[in-house]
Amino acid sequence: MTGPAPIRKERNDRLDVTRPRALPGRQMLTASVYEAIKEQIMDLELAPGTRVNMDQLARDLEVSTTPVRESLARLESEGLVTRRSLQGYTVTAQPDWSDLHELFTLRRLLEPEAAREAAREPGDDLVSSLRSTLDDMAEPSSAVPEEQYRRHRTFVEADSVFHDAIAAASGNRLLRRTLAGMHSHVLLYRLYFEAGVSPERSATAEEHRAILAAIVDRQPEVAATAMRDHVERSHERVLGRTSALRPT
Amino acid sequence: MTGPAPIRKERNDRLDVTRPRALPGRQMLTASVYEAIKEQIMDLELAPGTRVNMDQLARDLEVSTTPVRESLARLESEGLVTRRSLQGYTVTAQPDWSDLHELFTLRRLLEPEAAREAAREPGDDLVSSLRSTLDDMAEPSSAVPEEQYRRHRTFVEADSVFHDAIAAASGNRLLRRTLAGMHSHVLLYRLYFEAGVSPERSATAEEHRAILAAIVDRQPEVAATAMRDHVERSHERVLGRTSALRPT
DNA sequence: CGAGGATATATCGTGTAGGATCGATGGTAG
DNA sequence: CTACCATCGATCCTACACGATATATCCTCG
Repeated sequence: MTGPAPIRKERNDRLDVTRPRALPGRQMLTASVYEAIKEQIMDLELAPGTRVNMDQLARDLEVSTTPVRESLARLESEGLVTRRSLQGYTVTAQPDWSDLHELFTLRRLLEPEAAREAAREPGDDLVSSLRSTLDDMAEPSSAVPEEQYRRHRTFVEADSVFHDAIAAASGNRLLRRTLAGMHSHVLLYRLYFEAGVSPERSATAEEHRAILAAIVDRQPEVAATAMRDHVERSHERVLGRTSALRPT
Repeated sequence: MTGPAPIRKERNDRLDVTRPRALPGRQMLTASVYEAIKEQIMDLELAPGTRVNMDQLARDLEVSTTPVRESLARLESEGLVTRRSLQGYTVTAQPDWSDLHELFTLRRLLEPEAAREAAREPGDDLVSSLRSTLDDMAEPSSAVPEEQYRRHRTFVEADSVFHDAIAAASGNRLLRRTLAGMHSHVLLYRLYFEAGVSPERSATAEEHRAILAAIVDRQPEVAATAMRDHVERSHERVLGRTSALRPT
């Protein structure tokens, strides 16, 4: 990796122009820090189980501790880190069989509804965005081992975008927020990465295609069923690939 | 109200005894502040739409701004407050028709599953705890208007405990956390309170009784159906009582 | 008299410093 | 070798400071 990747933008970026005022409201620093920490957790720079040093993080990101505190507080409420009374934060441990079961149970309950609603009147932007994720997931011809990392990453990213796009298109903001808050792609990415295996790209892409087809055809029930199948098969695939877990 | 109710516990509560050490880890100040703010939001001391002044809150609770910041960050990720770039925090506005629809859609998807799992092998503690909430919801003979407030409050509290107990008994921690994170009782309490009406206690209690009966009988599917009915009827009741909302 | 702009205040965002407390490591005495 | 104690490190909490911004007030001009 190329160092901790500081966030800090240059200080004197404010010109003498009276009012540049391009963006409506400048984005909060806390938001950047939040994304950066989530990134580090996803990339296993902050491995599961390790303790998170707030000051260290603040130094690395070249910000003060305040936005780090706020980000960690939010990450804790989302379950990515755990806080113990006077022991600081620790990255949530790798999910075990039970955790995965819970995660996929919720996804199986929620995502078909998202697909159903999204298929009622899908916008062109949704369809094109879903199509582009399918392109991103396309299997490259061959890759040297060091490229595996990036390929795996883009695959997970595309998968995440696919599901989030459908959730967004459902029109149900709470549903989308809830699904996003589970951070399933973060958990699964870490899990796959630790297990050293890649997900079955072709099967996933095939199921995504089926969902997309149902959405394009505006068949809500078909889309819901396809999504349910997809989530269930994903669950099975994850269990099959990470058999370091006891079934109850 | 009786003033802002400071949180601060006495400072010199540590005795000379070598190791009192009763509680494993003393509870974090942030946790108390979080609960206090949530309480104020629920009680409409912080009304929907009002801006939240961090310094003011810190002064009222007699703590510094840091735990207030952390609590607000968490509350924001849970949707109870909203943060805008340089405008501070605002209490999330009263839910409109669309928000309620989203909320009950998710509850309809999730809570039947919780009831189903809870009914598989319910513990005695679950049953007794559910029974006690039914007692708390029992209709008092009569009440002076100023008592209405407290009765309404205990009713909502009992309802919340009932649903959370089932979610907890489902064994699915993520499911429980997700349901709790919606803060539906906070939203509904505020909504009822503003509308100046009370929920239909008897109907709610009756449906709760049906759910409890199914759980006691260990009939998961019956429990799930009863829960689904309950959520759907609750939705209808809320819509009927707060018709300041347009259906799309 | 009304509208537009400039000033002023309160508040937010962020950063830094320091005191207090808890856990841990290492040394010393028995 | 074991038990106790002291120092050290880390973290939590608090307090304060500075720059930036939004809202409100007031003034000027048409």
